[in-house]
Amino acid sequence: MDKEQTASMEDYLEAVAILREAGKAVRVKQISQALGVKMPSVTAALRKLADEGLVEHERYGYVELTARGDKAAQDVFHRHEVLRHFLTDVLNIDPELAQKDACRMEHSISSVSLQRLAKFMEFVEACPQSEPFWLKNYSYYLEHGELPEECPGRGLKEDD
Amino acid sequence: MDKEQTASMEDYLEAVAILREAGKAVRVKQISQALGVKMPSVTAALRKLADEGLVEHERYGYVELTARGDKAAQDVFHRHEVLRHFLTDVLNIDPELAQKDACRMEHSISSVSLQRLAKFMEFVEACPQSEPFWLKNYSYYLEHGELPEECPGRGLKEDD
DNA sequence: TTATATTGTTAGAGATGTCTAACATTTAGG
DNA sequence: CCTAAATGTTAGACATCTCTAACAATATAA
Repeated sequence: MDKEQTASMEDYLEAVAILREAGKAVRVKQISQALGVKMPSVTAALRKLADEGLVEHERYGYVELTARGDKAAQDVFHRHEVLRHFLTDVLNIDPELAQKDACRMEHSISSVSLQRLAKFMEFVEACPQSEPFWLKNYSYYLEHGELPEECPGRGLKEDD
Repeated sequence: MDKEQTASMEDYLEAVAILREAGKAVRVKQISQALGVKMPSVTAALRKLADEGLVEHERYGYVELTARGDKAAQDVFHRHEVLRHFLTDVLNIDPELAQKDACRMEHSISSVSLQRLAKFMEFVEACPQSEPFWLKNYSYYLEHGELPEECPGRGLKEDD
């Protein structure tokens, strides 16, 4: 039903949703600044998205998402957030880089894989941090290059 | 030193490397079939890559990677493999989908994040499967929607 | 209210990467 | 050898997305 969007169009939708949620009135200039493109690029993108019924944009006026546009934008944003959390909370990536990487990877992960990753993150958050938690073992491994004492059977390789 | 490649050009480099390693003599037709594009697209791509000194391609002849081209191709392939393993071994994604997703995500992950992910996978493989391993807990969580008995402190949320 | 600054749009060019159609080369059979 | 099939290339069109330059509308403020 909903046409697949290109990475660029997804970026525009996401930017509108984020600006919207930040309470600002969404204008071409802001989208332009948020995405680091010039205003004519924004105008062109908005016309395209409007043609597909995803945004509403009256000339020289404000930009709004339609119900369908908002749904698409939220979907992109969800992908972004799951990826970002994985990068920061599990892989210990610097928040700024995680932000950038999530921005690019959000366009290439399939919905199935994303759902699995979301489940994985749920699991990570659900398993309490206070306990001898595998994530701590991973941190140790990252830092020291070998598994900590507590990791059972470390170093052994049995193949039966 | 080495110019950043687009996703398309990375795909061509990777395809040449893979065909090469499969022992086949690399020709335009095969790259075309491997990537699902028509032959003129391959010709154009090869000319571009040849201009940058990444491949050698004599008219109507075989295609070869230069040392630099091979390095670039191996780098892409490494990203592909790390991602694919993460998707299959950790997230339990179907191999075919993992293959496709890795094919697209390999172009958007940064080298830093990839390195971290590789470390993470090393950790996963190093921690033995025979023990009460967190990955098993994750599988249980995936299947049943809640943590298994052995997962300490499951369900509790303490914030101090 | 009228000049000016800000914001937005249109028009047109350029980069990338794909395709089809037509032409060229190489390979394989008769 | 010479023709036919397979393979490869060139030329040119098209889609996407970006930009600059020029023009238009709106908002600000004297």
